[in-house]
Amino acid sequence: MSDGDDVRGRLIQAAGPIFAEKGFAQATVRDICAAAGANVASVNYYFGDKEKLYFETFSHAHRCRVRQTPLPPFEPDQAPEEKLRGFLRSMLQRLFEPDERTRWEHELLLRELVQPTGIMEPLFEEFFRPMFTLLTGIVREFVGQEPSEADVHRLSYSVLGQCLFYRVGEHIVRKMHDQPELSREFTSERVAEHIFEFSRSALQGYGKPASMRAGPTGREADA
Amino acid sequence: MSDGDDVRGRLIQAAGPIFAEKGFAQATVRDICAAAGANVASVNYYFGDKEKLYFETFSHAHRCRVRQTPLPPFEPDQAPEEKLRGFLRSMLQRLFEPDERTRWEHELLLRELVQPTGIMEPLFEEFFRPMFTLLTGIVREFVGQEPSEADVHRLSYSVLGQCLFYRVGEHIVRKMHDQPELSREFTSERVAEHIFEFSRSALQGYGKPASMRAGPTGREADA
DNA sequence: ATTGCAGTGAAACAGTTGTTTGGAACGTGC
DNA sequence: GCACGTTCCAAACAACTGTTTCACTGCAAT
Repeated sequence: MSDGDDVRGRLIQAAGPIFAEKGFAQATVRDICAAAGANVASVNYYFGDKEKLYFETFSHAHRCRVRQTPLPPFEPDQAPEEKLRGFLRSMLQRLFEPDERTRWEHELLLRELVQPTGIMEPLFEEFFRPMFTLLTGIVREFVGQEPSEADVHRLSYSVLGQCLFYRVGEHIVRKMHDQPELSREFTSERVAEHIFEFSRSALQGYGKPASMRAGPTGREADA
Repeated sequence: MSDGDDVRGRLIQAAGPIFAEKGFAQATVRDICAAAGANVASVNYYFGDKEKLYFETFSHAHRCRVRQTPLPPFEPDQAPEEKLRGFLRSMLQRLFEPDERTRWEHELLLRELVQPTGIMEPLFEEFFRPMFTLLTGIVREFVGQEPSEADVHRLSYSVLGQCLFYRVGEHIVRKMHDQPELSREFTSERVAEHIFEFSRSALQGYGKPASMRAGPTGREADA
């Protein structure tokens, strides 16, 4: 609904990328209306005020994402390795979303997660929690022994942090590499594979002291 | 210099936390002047305009940080484990900075790193690069075999991403835990120790296929 | 005492913002 | 034709922004 060429739909479609790029405060209704080819007054006519337009735009993005990318495919009998790999592939694909038309939806959701305006408060459980619960479940499968709740969270944050870095640290990454290398070496697939390898090693080594881990190189930990 | 109770110094001191909290665009010179107990005109009188005040505030923060926390202590003959631990401790201490008077300095630098206004462009090499070079050096020491440049970067991003998560994902962390647990389980020391363990396991397992890890067998390289 | 000048502050200025207004345009049902 | 409600628009509005103006202070040098 509301994707047509009616003004209301056009406003949401125009507002999405602008809110995603500049944030709520920096985006102006004049910019949005100009991009939508609509009059300045139309925002207030159709939505009441700017904040309600933001809310509608946000929940539109949320609904689209839930519908199109429900969650990483999970099979209860899969090995935890494959679950983790699937989770990371899905996550990185979202963060690296190449499709111009839908990228802003991820950006908007992520922006709200990192610097909340408060609009997501009610949707937090629905949007973020399922993804996080899935991750903690995978982590728990990896870590054989009984870890504390705080440990599971820290481990999950470690996995999640690696992923989010490529979005929040985008400017850093872009500055450290020239364009051709960036597009060659930092595709969503390669980064996902890297984070998978990194995290698998870490998770499997969890709880084992340094001297017990690692192979024959025997770089024993002491100084 | 310029920390006294002269108006110029007070303006910088007042502007720091406000810029750090709200960002350049959202912070108003009226707010800053009110906080500094100065007249609205004083910003333009002493700095020319708002942007130059931001620049002065930023480089003040930069200079203070460089002076007070030069870099994690490095000794060339230390074991890579101890270097990594030291690096992470120092990094997390900065991110968790408890001192009200200096916290904004870290926040401002980090904000500029994540969503640059462009002011840091010339200081990027001076501020970020040394820290990153130190990290890549440690990573290289861990990974025995000769890794590609891109691999070293990805590994370093994995370490860095885990740290930055506790700042950019602050709202997430805060939402997932009730207050008392948060302050007990998520101190800078505990988080640093966790990221250290996680990363050490991962780095030592780098390049070894899954089937080969955890056992005292030979080391092969793939891909 | 007078001059010169850096510092101060209340007020005004010009631009941008979200929002409101009053009426024009349009189609629909009588 | 005519009344009616919806949609649209140019203009205006009020609040807020960074910036400027200008008269005034205090004080040191003349």
